[in-house]
Amino acid sequence: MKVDADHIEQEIKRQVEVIQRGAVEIIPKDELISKVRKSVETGQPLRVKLGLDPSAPDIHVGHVVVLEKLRQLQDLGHIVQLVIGDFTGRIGDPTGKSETRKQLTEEQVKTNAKSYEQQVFKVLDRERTEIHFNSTWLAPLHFSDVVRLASTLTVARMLERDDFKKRFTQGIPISIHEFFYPLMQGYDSVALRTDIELGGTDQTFNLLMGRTLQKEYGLEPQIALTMPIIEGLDGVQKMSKSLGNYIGVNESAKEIYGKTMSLPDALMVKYFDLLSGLPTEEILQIEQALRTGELHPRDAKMRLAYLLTARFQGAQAADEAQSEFVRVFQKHTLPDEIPTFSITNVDVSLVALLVSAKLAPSNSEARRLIQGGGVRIDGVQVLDPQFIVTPHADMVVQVGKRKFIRLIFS
RNA sequence: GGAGGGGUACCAAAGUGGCCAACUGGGGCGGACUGUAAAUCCGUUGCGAAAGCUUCGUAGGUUCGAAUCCUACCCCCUCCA
Repeated sequence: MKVDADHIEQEIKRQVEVIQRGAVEIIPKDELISKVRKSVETGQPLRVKLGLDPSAPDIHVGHVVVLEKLRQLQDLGHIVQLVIGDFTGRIGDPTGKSETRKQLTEEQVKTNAKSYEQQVFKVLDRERTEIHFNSTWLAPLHFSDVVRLASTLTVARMLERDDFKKRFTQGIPISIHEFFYPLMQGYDSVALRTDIELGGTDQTFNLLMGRTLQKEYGLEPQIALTMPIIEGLDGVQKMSKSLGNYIGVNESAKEIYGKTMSLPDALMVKYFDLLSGLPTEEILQIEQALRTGELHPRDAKMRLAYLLTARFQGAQAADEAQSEFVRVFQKHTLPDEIPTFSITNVDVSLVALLVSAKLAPSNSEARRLIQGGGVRIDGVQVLDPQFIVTPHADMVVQVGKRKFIRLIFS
C-alpha cells in the first residue's frame, strides 16, 4: 500500500518536471500539480489545448517549440486538443496589424486543416490528438450569449493585454471586435473542458481568459502554460511568417539546412534548447565547448542544422542537404541539382534572360543586379547590363549566392 | 453631435507650386570580408534600353507646371459632448 503511494508521488513529480522543463510560466503551478495528481490517481488523461489560426497553415519552428511540449505531454499519456479557429477565421480581421485578414471559405478552412495535420504530425502523436473546429460551438451562440460572455470582462481588463495597451496609448486603432478574439479563444476552453492550454508568452492574456471564463461557467479553471517565443532568422524579431524570418517545417531540406546556417550565432543555444530534441546534458556540453572555443561555432551550427533538417525531412534528406551545403557554400562549387530553364538557341539579352527565368522580377532590377556584380555566367561575373548571351547547352547562370539555373534548349 | 490634427514608396518619416521618382533612417537585395553568422564597409531599392511613363488616401478642378492650392468623398487620431 505504502509502496503504491510512493510510486504515485514519484510519477507526479516526474510528470510535473517534464511539463515544467523549458516553460516560461505555469499559471498557477500548484493547480497543475493537483491536476496531475488527479490524473495519475484516476488514470484519466488531461486535456491539453492548442489553438491554431486557420488562415496561416504554414507551421514554422517557432510553433514547434509549443508542439514539442505538447508531444511531451502526450508521451506522459495526456490528450491534445487542437482547435482550428475556423470561426474566427471566417469573421476575418479587418484590423490585423500586419495585413487585412481575409475571410476564409469553408473550403479553404478544410484545405488548411488538412495541411495542418500533415505538418503537425511531424511532431505530435496522431493517436493522442483530437482535432476540433471552434465554429462547432461558437456559431450556434445567440447574441444574448455573446453579451453575457462579454459582460464578464471590463475594458480596463482588456487593456491589460500588452498589445492592446500599447496600441491604445500610441493611438493605434483597436476595433471593438478584437476584444472578442480572446473571449472566443477562452470560450473554446469552456466548450472543451480544457485542463491545460499552451501558447507562446505572447498568448498569456488569452490563456488566462480561458481560466476566467471557465470559472464563470462553473468549471475547473485551466492551467496556462507558456513557452518562449523564438527569434527568427534576423535574430531580433520573433519568428513569423509575415516577417519572412522563419524556417518552415514543410520547406525543402536544403532550405531548412541553409536557413539554420544563416542564424546568428547568439541564437544557437536557444535553438538547441528548444528544438534539437537532444538531452539537456548534451546541450550543456555543446554550450560549454562553444564557450571554451573547443567547438567551432560553425560546426555546432551544422549539427543544429542537421538535426532540424533530419527531424522534418528525414535523415537521408539531411545528409544530402549537408553535403550540398558544403559543396556550394564552403567549397563554392556548383550545387548538385540546378533547376533547368529551357530556351531556344538564339542570342538573348542577359536582362531578358534573367527576367524570363524569374531570377529577377523586372528588367530594371535585372540591370541593377548585373551592375551590382551579382550575376555570373559559367562562374564569370558579367558587369555589362547590355550583355547579349549566346547560349550553349548546360550554361549556368547565377544570381547572388544561391540562385542558379542551367540552360537547356527546347 | 462639436472642435482640432493627420493619410507620402515595404515600414518609419521629410517635403507645403517648378531644383521631387520624391531628403533621411530601418528593412530588402547585390558586392567586399567571413563560417551563406554577427559586426563593418560599398552599391542599390517604381517601370522602361532610352526618350519618357505611371506614383504621394480617392475622384474631380485651378495652373504653363501640383505630393504641395481648391472642391467633394473615404479613412485614422485627439479633445469635448
